[in-house]
Amino acid sequence: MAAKANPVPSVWTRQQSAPDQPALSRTAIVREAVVMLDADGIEALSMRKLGARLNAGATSLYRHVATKDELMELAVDEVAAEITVPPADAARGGAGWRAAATEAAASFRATALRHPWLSSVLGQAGLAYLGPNLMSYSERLAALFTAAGFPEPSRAIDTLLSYVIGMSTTEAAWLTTVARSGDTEGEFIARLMPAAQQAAAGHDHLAEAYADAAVRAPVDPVALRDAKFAYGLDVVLDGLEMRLPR
Amino acid sequence: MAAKANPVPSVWTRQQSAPDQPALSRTAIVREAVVMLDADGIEALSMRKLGARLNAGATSLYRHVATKDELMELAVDEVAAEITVPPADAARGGAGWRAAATEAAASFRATALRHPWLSSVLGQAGLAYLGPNLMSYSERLAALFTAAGFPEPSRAIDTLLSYVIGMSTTEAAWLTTVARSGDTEGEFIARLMPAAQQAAAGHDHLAEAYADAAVRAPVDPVALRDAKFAYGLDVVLDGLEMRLPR
DNA sequence: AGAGGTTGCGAACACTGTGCGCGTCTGCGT
DNA sequence: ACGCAGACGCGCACAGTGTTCGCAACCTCT
Repeated sequence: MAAKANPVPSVWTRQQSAPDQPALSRTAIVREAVVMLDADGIEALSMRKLGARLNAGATSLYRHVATKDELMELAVDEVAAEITVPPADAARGGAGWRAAATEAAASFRATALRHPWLSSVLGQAGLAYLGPNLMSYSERLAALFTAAGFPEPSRAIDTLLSYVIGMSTTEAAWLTTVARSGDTEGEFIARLMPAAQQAAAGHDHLAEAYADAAVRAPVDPVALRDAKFAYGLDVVLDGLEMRLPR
Repeated sequence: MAAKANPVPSVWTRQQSAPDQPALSRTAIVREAVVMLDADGIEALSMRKLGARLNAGATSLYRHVATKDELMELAVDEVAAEITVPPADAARGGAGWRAAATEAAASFRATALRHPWLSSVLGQAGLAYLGPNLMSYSERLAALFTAAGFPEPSRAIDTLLSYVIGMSTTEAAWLTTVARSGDTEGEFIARLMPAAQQAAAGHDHLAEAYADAAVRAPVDPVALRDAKFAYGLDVVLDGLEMRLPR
């Protein structure tokens, strides 16, 4: 409103505050950091590059963010908002909790694969983040498993999350390696196979497993990974179901 | 090297052999790198510091190791040798496989907690390492689960390993955070609790969980973590047992 | 209009991983 | 016993990193 006041005689000399960018704000910084992380991986993110991307100097970012580690915390909490958890009501029936848990797990995995750097950060800093989105995520999980009837919901959650984190981390790291190679997943497997089989020489079970993978994996690696995740998830859910009082 | 120790280059001051260090070898470098990683964490390891620790210049290391990433691969394989797996015979009976799997899982966890940087590296690079020790580890796992009678041993292994990796990673990251704070685990929890409870305000289930933790955790955090790991492991093993043909 | 606080930025510091070229040392073939 | 090729260690240098500091420009309120 006060911006309408024109201290300069000519309209043309008056730049409308910031014509290109909506200034430099904490949320804008975090959002752009996530974009860069998604695009080029975790080691490609530097404060200078991030600043440049925002038409700003590197050190300007420190007005809104204390340190790079804090920026990473914020980025983690930012993408944590994407993880969905079905409402607790879905679990109250008795059979519904399994579908709900499956859906929650799938959402976590999808998010972790969409932002492969997430696993790296979690591996280094853990889950002690306390960001609002992560908190509300934990809360919804707790509500779901409490409604399902688990006497110790946090135990069940820890178990499920450990499996999902472990699988997603491994998968994300794999996909990062593949992406960095420039090949498609099938090509990369084909190119890696000789080395793997040679390294497995003398290890009978491994050699057999690799021989299996050599013929099955190039067909549809994505479906294979999906199936692997679903298998382990069912195992965990079966085990949890046994703990559910009937 | 002899010239460096002598302030005056002269025939008379020259020492003809270097009795202090057993030269600079790949294995010595890797071994010392592991020591440094264990002591000060992953971000404290630099080529210069490592070189200094070995009475050598930083760039000398590159005669034995192509790059720092390769050094990390070697370090991972080095500590992978510490993970034990019971012999496959232990599983052949029928009931023995469970105890064997539990033992293998415990050994993995113990190694991951002894070398907390391991999880960080795995989170960034995955398991596509192909080092001899990791290969033989996989082989022994495959032998164990094949002997146990699993029709698809790799599926069972992936499931179990995902859980173990996820839990160990989270735990290692937590312990790293604690260690960096300088407090004991109990003190750290006590110091973190107010912030956690405030962040949990409005989240009923979380608040309750934290209230529980506030009274239970300071007693014996180690035993609590052990129990948590054992609980989830039993869940996974129960689920796997259902897949075992009888 | 002046004061006070907020924001952006350039320069600088202490580091990092790593390529290059040079000197030295070692072991082998004669 | 000699000479030489290759391995080895190292100082220098380069490009880049996160972060601090002091200064200038701006916005808002009195």
